[in-house]
Amino acid sequence: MERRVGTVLAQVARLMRRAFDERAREIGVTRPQWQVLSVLLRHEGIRQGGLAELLEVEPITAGRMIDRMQEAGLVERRADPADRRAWRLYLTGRGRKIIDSLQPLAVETSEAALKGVSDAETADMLRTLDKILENLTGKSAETGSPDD
Amino acid sequence: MERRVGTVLAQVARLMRRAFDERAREIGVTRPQWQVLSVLLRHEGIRQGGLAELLEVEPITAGRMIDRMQEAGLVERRADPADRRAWRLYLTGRGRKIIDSLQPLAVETSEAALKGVSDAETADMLRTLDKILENLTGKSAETGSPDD
DNA sequence: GGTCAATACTAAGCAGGCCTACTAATTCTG
DNA sequence: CAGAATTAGTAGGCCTGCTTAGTATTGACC
Repeated sequence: MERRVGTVLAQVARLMRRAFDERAREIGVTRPQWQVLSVLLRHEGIRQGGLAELLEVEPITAGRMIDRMQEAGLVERRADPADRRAWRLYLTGRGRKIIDSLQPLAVETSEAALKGVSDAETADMLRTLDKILENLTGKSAETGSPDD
Repeated sequence: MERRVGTVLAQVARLMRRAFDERAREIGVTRPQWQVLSVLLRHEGIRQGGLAELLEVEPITAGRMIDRMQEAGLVERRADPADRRAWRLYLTGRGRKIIDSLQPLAVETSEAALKGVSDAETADMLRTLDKILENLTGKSAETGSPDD
């Protein structure tokens, strides 16, 4: 019975990613890439390690993603003037434009997924998920932040 | 704001998978592989397409997974006597043994993730997730089934 | 100031998702 | 029965995630 949580969570997450990617395919951006763009929008000049931390992924994962997104002209790596090991990340004009066109798709995907689910239920679920997130990361989830 | 759902869901799902895999690493089985073993335990002789459908995954994904699991000696492909295009899937003795050792790890992972979350909250969340699942798949989730 | 640990990132290689395109077999239809 | 459409599975190729190594730089400490 305990298993249900992880299984269902994984399933729902995968299907939502699929639903989003389906809509965003012609734009040529995936869900995780859109996540990166969103973070960059609010944290331009962040380093790869910082990005990885915000996304809760390993640095190498973020690095590879940046490789592809740089190649696609969505983001830009600039040398950190103060630390020659590090890169600072910036959106390109193209990246900035694309992010705007993705927002409605995200809303659309969410709405389709949450059809028939009340705001209260959604809020309850998010509250529970945040608790789980805290358990898994050790950090406290910034539920109140209008930023994330 | 609508974005939060997909984002948080993806994050939690990934972190739970990571937590499980961490524990199961020495056994050499991943979370999705354990999922396959579980399905096979209850549906021995199923065909790859059926497995894919139960897992809500594309046939090619299931096929590749079976490739690796067959190589690892966890499952077995037998020709379908009635349809020469198809494979029937069976657990090996090794697969059957391993599934037993994974159960406690799954429970452990769930308990760690759900620390401080009440049964009622968990149940509410699952109910909401099932609704979302219905929206995403078109099917109705068999909430009552003790099987899945 | 020199060594040594920590930090930022990369390389290689694997698993699990996907899409598109293909083969082989089955089934439907005329 | 012949031919077409459907079905079962595979091949190639991409993205996202990971682990386990590595490199280069920085920083701390003697």
